[in-house]
Amino acid sequence: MDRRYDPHAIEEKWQRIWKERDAYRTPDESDKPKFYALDFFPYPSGDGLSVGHCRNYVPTDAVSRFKRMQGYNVLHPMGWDAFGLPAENYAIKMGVHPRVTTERNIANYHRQMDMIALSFDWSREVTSCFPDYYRWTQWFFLLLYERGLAYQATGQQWWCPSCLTILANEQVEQGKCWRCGSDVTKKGLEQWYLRITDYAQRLLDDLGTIDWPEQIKLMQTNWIGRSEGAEVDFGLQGREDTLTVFTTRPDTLFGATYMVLAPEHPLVDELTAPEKRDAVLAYQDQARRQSEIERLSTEKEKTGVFTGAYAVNPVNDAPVPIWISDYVLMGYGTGAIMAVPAHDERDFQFATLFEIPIVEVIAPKSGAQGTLTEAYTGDGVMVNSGRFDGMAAPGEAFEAVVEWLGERGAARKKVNFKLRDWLISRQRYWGAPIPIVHCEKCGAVPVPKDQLPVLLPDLEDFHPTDDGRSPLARVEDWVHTTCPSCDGPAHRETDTMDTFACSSWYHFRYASPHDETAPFDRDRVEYWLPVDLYVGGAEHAVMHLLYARFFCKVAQDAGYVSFGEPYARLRNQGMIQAEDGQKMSKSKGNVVTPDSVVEKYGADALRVYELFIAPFEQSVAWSDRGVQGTYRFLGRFWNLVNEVVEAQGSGVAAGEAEAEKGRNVLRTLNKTIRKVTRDMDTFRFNTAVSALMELQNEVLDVWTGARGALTLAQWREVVTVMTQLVAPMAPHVASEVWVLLGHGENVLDAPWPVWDEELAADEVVTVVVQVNGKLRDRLEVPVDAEKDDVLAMARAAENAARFLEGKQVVKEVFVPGKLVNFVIR
RNA sequence: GCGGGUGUGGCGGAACUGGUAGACGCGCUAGACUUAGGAUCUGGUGAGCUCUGCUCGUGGAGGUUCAAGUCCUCUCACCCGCACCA
Repeated sequence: MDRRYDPHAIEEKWQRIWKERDAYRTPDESDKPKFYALDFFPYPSGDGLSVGHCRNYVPTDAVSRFKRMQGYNVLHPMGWDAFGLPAENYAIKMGVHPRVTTERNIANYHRQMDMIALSFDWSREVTSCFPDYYRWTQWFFLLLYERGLAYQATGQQWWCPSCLTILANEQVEQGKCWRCGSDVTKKGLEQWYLRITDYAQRLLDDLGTIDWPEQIKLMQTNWIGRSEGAEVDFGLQGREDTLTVFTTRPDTLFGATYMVLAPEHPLVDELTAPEKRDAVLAYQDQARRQSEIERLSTEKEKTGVFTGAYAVNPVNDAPVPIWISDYVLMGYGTGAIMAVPAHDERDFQFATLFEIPIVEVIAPKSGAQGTLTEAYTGDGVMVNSGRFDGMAAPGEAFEAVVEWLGERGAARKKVNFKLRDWLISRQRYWGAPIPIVHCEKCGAVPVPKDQLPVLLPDLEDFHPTDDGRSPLARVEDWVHTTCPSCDGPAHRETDTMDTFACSSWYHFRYASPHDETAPFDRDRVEYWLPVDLYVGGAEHAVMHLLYARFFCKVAQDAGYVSFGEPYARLRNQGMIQAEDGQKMSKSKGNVVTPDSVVEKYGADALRVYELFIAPFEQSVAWSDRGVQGTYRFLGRFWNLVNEVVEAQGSGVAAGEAEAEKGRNVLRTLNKTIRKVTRDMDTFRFNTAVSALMELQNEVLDVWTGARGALTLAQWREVVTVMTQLVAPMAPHVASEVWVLLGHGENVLDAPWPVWDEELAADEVVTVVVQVNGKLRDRLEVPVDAEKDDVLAMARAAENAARFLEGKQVVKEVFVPGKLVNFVIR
C-alpha cells in the first residue's frame, strides 16, 4: 500500500470489513458490565445531517467505543422519530406520501451515519411510523387510559392556523407556533389529555437523583412551578356560597382591598350587577378576541371592569369589591385572586390605575411607610392586621393566619403547580391513531390491546382542514366500526397522537426491538436500562425530557419497570454555527455537510475535529480550516507508525542524554493515558485530543532526533498505545495501523490501556522564583528537593539575585514543586 | 422584569484544590525541499519597550492575599430560558 495517508482508501476498506463482520452487533447476554449510550431520537429531515448534528453523534460514539474497549457490553442504537408535522407538511407541498419521503430520508441519514463510522447496532433500528412500533405507542396510551391518566375534555386550546392543529402549552412560544412561527389563536374543542400533573411532585423530587446539567433541571423545576400557599374562602355579599382564591401570602390578607376574577370565570355571569352587565360582557368579549401576544405582554397597562359585586374578607368581614381582569388566568389556581396592592406589584399597578385603596399590612425593618410609592414584597412585620400585629411575615404569620382561618373552615394549606396536563391529540394525518372507539351507548371505549395496532389508513388526500377535525374523519369506512364492548355501531377516534408520545418510550424498545408480544421484554429492559449516557440538544429541556420521565414513572407504577428515571446521565452538546457565526440553515445557504468534509479530509479527521473544536457543551463556529489541523495530526500519526513498523535493527546505543529523553517519552505516554481516560469520562474531548497531539509532538521529536532513546520494541509499544488511545476518535486509521503493527484482532476489541502511576510521576519539576510576586527565574529541581536547598538555589539564581541584591528579605514563601517567592523591602 | 450562563492573543480554546497566563490547533510569518504548491518539514508568533532583560496584560472599577483568569463587592456587554402563575 502507498505510504501516504489516504483516508478514503482506509475508510472504505474498514467500513466494508465492519459491515461484513457485523462488528457493532450487541449481545443481550454478557458477563461484562453494561453501558447504554443513546442519542436523542432524531427526526429524519430531508436536508440530511450537517456537521452540527455530528457534534451530537460523534462524541457519544467515541464514548461508546471507549467503554467497549474498557470492557463494557455497550448498547448504542439508533432509530427514527418519523411521525410528525414536518414530514406531513413536506409531503403536502411536494405531493408525495409522507411514508415515501420518510423512508428516503432515513436511507440518507443511515448512509451518512455509516460514512462517519457511528457504531450503531442497526439490527435494533426502530421507526416510529411503522405499525410494529406505533402499535406499542398505542399500548402506552391504553396503559395511561386504564390508569385514569388519559381523559377527554373540552376547552379553549391553542390552535395553529397554519399547521391547522391544536398545540400543547409548551409548543407555543411567545404566542407563536413553535414549528412554523404563525400567531396562534384559541379554539374550543374536545381534546385528549394525559394527566402529567398527577406526577408533578415526583417529577420535581426525582430531579435530585439524576446526573443532568443543572440548567436543564432548573428549567424543569421552573416549568413544573411548584408554589406553596393557601386557599382562602371569601364570603359573597347576598349569597350563600363562597369564592375561593389561591394565595402564597395569606399573611397579607388584611391588605386585600379588592378581588379579581379571570374574565372566563364561571361565577362572573351570576355575580355581575345588572347595571354593570354591558361593561362586563364587553370586556369578556374583548379578552376573548385579543391576540395571545397582546394578552401575554407584561408591558401593557392593566385593564379591568368592576362587576358591582362584593365579597367579604374572612379576616375582618370587610366588604371587598370584585373586578374582572385578564391579568388573572383561568388556568391557574382557582381563576380568582385576592388583590393586595400594597404587597404585590401587579395589584399595585391595577389599584393605582383604578384608584382602589392601598393598605399597608407588612412593614419593613425600617418601619411602616404609611404611603407606598411601590409594592413592598419583602419580609417584615405585620401591621394594620388586628390580632396579628407585630408578627414576623411571611414566616410565622403565614402559618398563624392559615391556622386561625382553618379553625373556622375558611382556609387550608395548598400546593399549586404551573405544570398543566399534556394535551396529546392532533388533528393531523401523520401520527399514531389514538386507540379509542366512540360508541353511542358505551361512550369512549378503548380498543382492546390484542386488537392493536389501530392501523393508520393509507390516504391519498391528507390535507388538514380548519374545521378542527383530523383528515382521518373523512375516511368513512375506517371511521365506522363496531364497539368492542357492545358490538353496536361506533366510530373511531380520528385524532392522532403528538409525536412526543412516540419518543417518550423508545429507549425501552431498543432493549428488545423485535418483540411482538409486548412493547419491551422486561428482563432485557432491567438489564439495559436506565440509559447510562443520553446526549442531545438543550432545546428539549421541557418537552421530550419531561414526557419521557413521566412515561417511565407510569410504567414503574404499573409494575413494568423497577426504576423511575429513564436517563441517568444527560449531556447537551453545543451548537455549531456557520463560519460567519450565523445559524446554519438551508435558507441561508451556509450549511456544511459531513459529506463535503469527508470528501476533503476523510471521516476520521472530521470526527477528531468535532471532538477538538471546543468544549462539548459550548456553541462554536465551524471552521473548514480547523479540520485541516486534525487531518495533519492523523497524517503524521500514519507516517510515524509506518516508519516504526519499517524500521530495522535495534538502533544505536543510547547515551545518558538520549536515555533521559526516552524516559521522558514513556512518562508523557503514561500521563497521556491518564489524561485521555479521565477526559473521556468527563466529556472533555477537546483536551483529550490536545493531550494526544502533545504526546505525538514529543514522540515525533525524539523519534526523528534521538531514535536511540528507546529500543525498537519500546517504540512499537509507544505507537501501539497511541493507536489504542485514538481508536475511539479515529477508528479507521487506528484499525489499519493496528493491523500494520501486527496486532491481529480488531482494535475495537483491544483493551483500553492502563497507565502506570510510577512511570507517570515526574522526577524533575520546574520551580519558579518570584520576587515580590513577580516571576524572575526558573529552577529545575528534583521533585523531592528539600526546602532549604531550593531556597538556596533560588537566592543564587542569576536573575533573581539581581533583584535581591542589597534588599532585605522579609518573608520567604515556599510551595513544594511549584514556586519560591521572596518578599523584599 | 425574573432565572441561568459566558466574557482570556487575529480566531477556536488551555490553565488541577489561588501559585510559570496563552497548552493544543487554526491563521500569520521566515526558511527548507520543490517545475510548482492551497502539499510536507523546521523556526517564530499576546502587546509595548531603552530587547542577555523590563513593563503591561484574562470585559471594566475596587478589594482580600506573599501571590488573583481563579476568591469577594460593584459594574458593563452578549447569549439562553421563563414571561402577569397570585
